[in-house]
Amino acid sequence: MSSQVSSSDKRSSSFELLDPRIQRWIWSKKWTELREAQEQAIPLLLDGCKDIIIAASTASGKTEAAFFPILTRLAANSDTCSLALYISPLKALINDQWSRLERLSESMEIKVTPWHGDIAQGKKTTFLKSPHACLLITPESLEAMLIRKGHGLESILSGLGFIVVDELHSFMGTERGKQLQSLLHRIEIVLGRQVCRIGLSATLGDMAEAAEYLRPGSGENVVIVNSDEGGQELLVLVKGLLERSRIPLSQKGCEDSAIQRIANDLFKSLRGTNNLVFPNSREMVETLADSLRRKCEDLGAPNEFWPHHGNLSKEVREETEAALKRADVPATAICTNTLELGIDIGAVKSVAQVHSPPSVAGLRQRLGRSGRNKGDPAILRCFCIERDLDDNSSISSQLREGLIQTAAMVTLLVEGWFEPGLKNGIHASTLVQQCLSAMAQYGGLMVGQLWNLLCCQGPFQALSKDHFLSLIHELGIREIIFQDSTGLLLLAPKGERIVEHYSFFAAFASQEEFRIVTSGKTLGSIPIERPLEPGSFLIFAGRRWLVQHVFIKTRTIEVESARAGAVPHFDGTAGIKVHDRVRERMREILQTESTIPFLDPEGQVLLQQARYNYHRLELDKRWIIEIGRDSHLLLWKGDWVLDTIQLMLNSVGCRSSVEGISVVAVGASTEDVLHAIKRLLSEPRRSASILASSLENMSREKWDWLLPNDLLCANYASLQLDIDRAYSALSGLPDPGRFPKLR
DNA sequence: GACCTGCTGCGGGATG
Repeated sequence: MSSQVSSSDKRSSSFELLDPRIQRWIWSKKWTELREAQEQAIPLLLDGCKDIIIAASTASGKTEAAFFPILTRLAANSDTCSLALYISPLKALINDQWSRLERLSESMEIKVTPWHGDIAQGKKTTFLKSPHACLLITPESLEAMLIRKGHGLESILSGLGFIVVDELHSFMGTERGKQLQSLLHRIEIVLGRQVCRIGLSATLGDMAEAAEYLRPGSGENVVIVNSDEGGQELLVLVKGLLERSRIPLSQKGCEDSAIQRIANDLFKSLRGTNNLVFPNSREMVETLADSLRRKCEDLGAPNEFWPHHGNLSKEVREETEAALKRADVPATAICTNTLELGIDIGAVKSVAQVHSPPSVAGLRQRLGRSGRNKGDPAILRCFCIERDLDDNSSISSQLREGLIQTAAMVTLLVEGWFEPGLKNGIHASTLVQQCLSAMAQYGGLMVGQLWNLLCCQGPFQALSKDHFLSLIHELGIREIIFQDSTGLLLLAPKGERIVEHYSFFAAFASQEEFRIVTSGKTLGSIPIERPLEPGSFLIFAGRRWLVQHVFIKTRTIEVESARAGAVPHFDGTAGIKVHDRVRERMREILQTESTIPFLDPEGQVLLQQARYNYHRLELDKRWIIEIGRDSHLLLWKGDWVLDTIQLMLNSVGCRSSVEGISVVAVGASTEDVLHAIKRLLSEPRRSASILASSLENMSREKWDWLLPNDLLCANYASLQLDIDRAYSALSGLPDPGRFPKLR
């Protein structure tokens, strides 16, 4: 267990411990007291080298809790504490924090230097000349520094006293998060000592897990500063919308009218205030932004609705952010999770969620943007579209999956539960990057040195030595690296070209895209797989356009204003997986008669239907239903378990697929499925790697194409499957033999 | 039906 700081000594003299110039700054702000997280963190960080996680709600002063004591220590300027690194997942966040810290540190003769791809070379050079400062940097720029500065690194970072990781949750379990762990480890190896690590976040599901992420192998020594100060009142309304159209000529047309009802509702309830609307896709952002803007135009009123997503250019996004920050006119952003993290957008009155939230943690993060003024409640409106039922409706539709999932997530949110981070996979793709990067940093390494640096004592401990050696062998065969006569591993010309290109620094893959341009201004980009013909219409950045020219060579599409338009398709990638706990809660909601007070009348009707169908299908007693020629397994488990069970059934010849909340065994009777499960449980346990090897599209991440096949399978299994829970789910199932067929 | 993030060094030309 991690140690917890007692908050009993609230009258501590943390303030007195700070540098007098920081005290004056606090007075000038007219703050009457320090926030709870600050009171607790200040003495810990002034005291010495302890790793700390500061977990506190949004807008509760986490950044200051870290930087008041850090700046105090830097002002004392000792040999091993003259530099602090602040690592952020977003450039926009670095820019925000820079302007905040700049004002604070101005009087202290401590430079605050932002360092990312948009920062001029000159600023970086100035920092390198005298690295007594706070350096605000992205993981990618830090990667570049390790590669480019190589042996000079030790002198640049010799005074490093603190590493602050902001939005810690956003790194955990991801490619980028594994890269960051590796970078921190490599820095400590260069310095020959540990550096105090500080993680900041508002939505950590599991503190012990976050501690273990921050300091792998010694999570139990990380001090947790967990402040629940600022818990705000929450007002929730979940609206159910029944799509009444009985002529489903096109599924899209069906969806449109429910979306129009949502647009009408949003227009009425959000106009005149600042809000965020989260539909779950960029396409839906464009659809709603276009529809809401036109409603404003129809009234002859100024537009209040602005789009924001990852394919829009920086300029267009900044327009939206500026509209939100303006005090004189109201603005609502229709956005994806680009506005989920803490970019400064001022106070927002309410948050709307269209369709189920991606996760409870994501919903919490989104809601954290609302009610930021003291005393204001956070307001959440959710919109769930459900279809009319007929004889062909899926079990997911009959059980109103979207509405029930949203209700389940809201109840978990209220209880303060979030999903824990993703499980700790092998991350072999990121290991490829780190191997090549380390060879570039040191000029060359012996196999044993590389193994020790990254795997044996490093962040890739989930990898076996056999897999590591097979990877090195594979990289050799592909002429990415070679071994010289002394045994030293070196980059081959092909490997050097990879490492020298700037696209190497990011651990995650990205696709090529067409830029969309109008009168010299870049609006954003769309995937290259779907170039548009001249003369076609487009809805983009919330407006309507006619395509004028397509320049293949420069990958540019020129557009001009138009009256018609169609929303482009953006290629989605991996779906978001639902956690076990959410599915369990969904079942509890369906099984009981407890009231769900935050559902509107239409939602209540849909809930009654779902509960009726749950009992009609006898799902309180049975976990398998034969419908037509197929069998449906309802196990109330998360997607990792369902995906694994699907592969397990396939492996014994019982062809199946995951459809919403059920695993469907196609063309199989209950007896067939029972037989398959019996066989799975009686035979030696299958390994997740072997199960994965039946898949053809395992390549997901940036460097997967360089992995030997056995490692690719093991890697996929470690990230996407959960064999232990799948086996325990199957072995705990009661014998369904006594239930008759339903139809 | 399905999100997001990030990126060096150098050379050429304009400007002060």
